Amino acid sequence: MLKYEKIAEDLREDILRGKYQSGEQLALEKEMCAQYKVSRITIKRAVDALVSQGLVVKRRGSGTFIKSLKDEDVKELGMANQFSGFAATYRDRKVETDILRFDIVHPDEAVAAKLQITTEDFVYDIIRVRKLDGEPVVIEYTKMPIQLIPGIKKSVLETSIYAYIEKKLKFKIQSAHRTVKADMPTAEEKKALQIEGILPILEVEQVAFLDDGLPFEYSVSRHRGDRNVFRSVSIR
Amino acid sequence: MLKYEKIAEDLREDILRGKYQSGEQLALEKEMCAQYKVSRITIKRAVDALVSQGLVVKRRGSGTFIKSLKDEDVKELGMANQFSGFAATYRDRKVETDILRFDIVHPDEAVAAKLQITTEDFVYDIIRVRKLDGEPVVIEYTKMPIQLIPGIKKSVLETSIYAYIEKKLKFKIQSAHRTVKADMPTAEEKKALQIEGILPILEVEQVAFLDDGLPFEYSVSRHRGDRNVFRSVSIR
DNA sequence: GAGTGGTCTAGACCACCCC
DNA sequence: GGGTGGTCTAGACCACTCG
Repeated sequence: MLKYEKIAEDLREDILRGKYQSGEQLALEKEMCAQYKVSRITIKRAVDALVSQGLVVKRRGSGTFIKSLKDEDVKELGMANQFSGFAATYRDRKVETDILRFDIVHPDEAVAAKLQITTEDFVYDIIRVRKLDGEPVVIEYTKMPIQLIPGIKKSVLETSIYAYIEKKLKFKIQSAHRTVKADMPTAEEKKALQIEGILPILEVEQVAFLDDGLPFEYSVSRHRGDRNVFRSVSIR
Repeated sequence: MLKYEKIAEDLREDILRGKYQSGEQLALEKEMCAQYKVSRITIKRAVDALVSQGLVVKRRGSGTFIKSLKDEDVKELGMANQFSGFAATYRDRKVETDILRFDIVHPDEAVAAKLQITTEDFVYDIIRVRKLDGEPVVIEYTKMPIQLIPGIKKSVLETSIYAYIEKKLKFKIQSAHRTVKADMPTAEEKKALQIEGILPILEVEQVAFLDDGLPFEYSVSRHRGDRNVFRSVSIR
């Protein structure tokens, strides 16, 4: 592990363990330099990581201070703005997957454009329902170019496509661009998500990229509005 | 303007102007050092800014490459993960504000906890409907501690609270922690937002912080589901 | 092996805060 | 005036990619 990563993790654990009060001042950068025996820039990188996680604020001329947060917000913060698949996000709960569709088709113009391929290429066309502890929470529509991500099988869909891409194909996932909106479920979705009466959908449309800059997935995840939220922290 | 900011802006404009193709390689860091006459770390900071905006990817051993994005995604990206008030976000359109409530009250336990004050303190209790080009798009419920943000008047609510805080009070806004979810409008909200029939709400709950780490605003913005989306880019 | 970006150093100067 | 974090430098070594 890199020095600045290690230091950032140490500090983060101290904060989450409640070592500091709301608004309390952290050790000075100079002090941390001595404590960890590293240069000031390395300390700065570590503390900047905490700033972008929303845990602390820096004040030039004064020092670095713990942000005044409710505990529940603090605990969720590690996940905000993060990138991970469904299975990884809920790895402490019972996750089941129903595969409603698994075909190979040509993409339409819009999807082809987002995946930077042509309508002549082939993509997987996947529809899955994800359940937590037996309750359906989200229906995911996924399209991936087969030329980029070969060898997807039913067993992969039942667990995690991301784990397959990173562990089997040895690719690295770099980022995801997301658009979130509210919508109403279709009749089919109401059935698949076991929705009775009127309940809205939280839709997350996503284009995901490998670390070579190529888009490898276009997906639309439509979540039951009563069982999901989307978190983010923005700085500055 | 700082050197790395200036360089990042230059590069960003080049990309948005279409100087590069999807996947094309940028100048090497060493070349940029010579071109801008700065050190390599300064170049690195500038290029890292583009990475966090989702515009490029870096590959150790190879170079830096333009990400393969659809144009509309690229153009929206500057706004994603950014922090600004309603008026600033839509400054090229006609913005109107209806003030439905403007009182001073004691906060309940939940709000007091989020604002790090007690239920004995006072907060502004504000409800506003925002309109774009005459059409209502969002109803905002705002609570702010009067001890931290004094002197709010009706005229401030009609334009921008954030502009008042930054320009009149000379405070700096540091960050916002947000939770997004889908919901259905209440009967009052349907009336205020001129919703007929069944239309969901995109709710953004937010705690905003000043640069001294103190929370100064708790707000819930409930947007018409057909007129708003929420964007984000997550890296790694 | 040549070349890329990643990390880290030791030190300088600056803008800002508080006493 | 003394001390804080912010920016920037010049240079070193490392991990990785590619021919």
